[in-house]
Amino acid sequence: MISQFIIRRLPRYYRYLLQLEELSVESVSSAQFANAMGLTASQIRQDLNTFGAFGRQGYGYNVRILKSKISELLGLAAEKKTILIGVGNLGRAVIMYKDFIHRGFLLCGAFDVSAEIIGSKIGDITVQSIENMEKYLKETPADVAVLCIPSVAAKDVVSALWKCGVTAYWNFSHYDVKNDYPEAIVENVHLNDSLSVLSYEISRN
Amino acid sequence: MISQFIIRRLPRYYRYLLQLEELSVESVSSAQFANAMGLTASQIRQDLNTFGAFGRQGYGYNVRILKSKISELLGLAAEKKTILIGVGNLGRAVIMYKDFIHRGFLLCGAFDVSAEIIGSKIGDITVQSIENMEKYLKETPADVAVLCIPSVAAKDVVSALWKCGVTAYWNFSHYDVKNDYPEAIVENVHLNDSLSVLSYEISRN
DNA sequence: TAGATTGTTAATCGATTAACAATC
DNA sequence: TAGATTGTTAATCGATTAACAATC
Repeated sequence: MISQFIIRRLPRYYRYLLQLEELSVESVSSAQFANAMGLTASQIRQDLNTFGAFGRQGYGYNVRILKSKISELLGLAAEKKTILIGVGNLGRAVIMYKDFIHRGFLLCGAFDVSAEIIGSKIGDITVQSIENMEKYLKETPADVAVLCIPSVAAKDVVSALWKCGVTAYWNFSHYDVKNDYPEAIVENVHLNDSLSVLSYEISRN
Repeated sequence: MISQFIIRRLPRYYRYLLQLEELSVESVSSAQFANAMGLTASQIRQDLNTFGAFGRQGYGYNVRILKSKISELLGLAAEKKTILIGVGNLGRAVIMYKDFIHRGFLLCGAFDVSAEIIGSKIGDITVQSIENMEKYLKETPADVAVLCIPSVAAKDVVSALWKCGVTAYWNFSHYDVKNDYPEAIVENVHLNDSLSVLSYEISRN
């Protein structure tokens, strides 16, 4: 079992390698890498060696190869069929979020309860009634659901999604999916908590 | 210097206490608390004791008191004058984000480069031209800037903001503010990285 | 007073850093 | 071959957990 600390550093490594590739840099040493990330060279080497020996002594790491290794580790190339629930301001923002597809998430549908929103088009996506959701998923199964709904609504929505075989969640609500479905794959984005930490740092000055 | 690990747990503690308060729960033991958070009672007690002895033997922690202590620690009551740069889909979502104010962030202005957006009203906020920004900040200083702009634009924008005395940033871009301004207070929200971690967890199955 | 539960010290565990032999 | 830099083992540091005396 690989430590969460390592996993959470990989996306940053990946982004750095994307940058280097754009600058046509061929190789990078753990020292350079560490410097850019604000970490130690030791840590970079330890982190990478958790997954294999991707470097070469006296040369460093080949940018293109390392990038593709990390991409593979993160499973970014795999297509993940995704639906979104809750087309409020945040939901709309996520639908329009371009980098989505660069991480392999293919947005197939969006659902809402509000009659005013149902039927409207956001980018390529036409918003459907949430009442269609179960029927829709029976015909076109999805891997991931993005939850852009209030916590109170989330419990019932996830219950329906879970029954339809949706096991992974990108959760912007405060509903604790793992608590009710310990098997679920959940990545929480708690903007509130992030703001609170910022508030703490500000008040400390 | 208090560990980042502890700080990042406090907002969750705070949310839990809000919930308990709504349910009119008077007190909570570290065991109950730990159970709800998926942590150990030891850790709850250690975390809280970093800041003071808020509990009482044989009773536990008073919900109302502990909540207000944590709120104070996080500086949530302090008013933080905030502006937002970049009124795209994400920027709009953040402007409409209601919990903002519950963490003490008072949104005073929003700025964009696009002529189509300038002058339009999002909620209570009228979008201004980014060319007005420096003049605006001279008249009405701000503490915090929310960066909802592409990384390429961020460097120049932050340079201008920093000159105007804005030292804290809620950063949705991939521009590394700390690298250029080590003194800056920065909280990054990297949605990309969050998605990548989700992708990893999915592909691991 | 007895029971419950904290505050706090000590023990453990795991993450990070240092060191260096291996090797390109 | 000499220099650079990895892969990997050992040492350190800090976070978490366990234990228990203090006390409400």
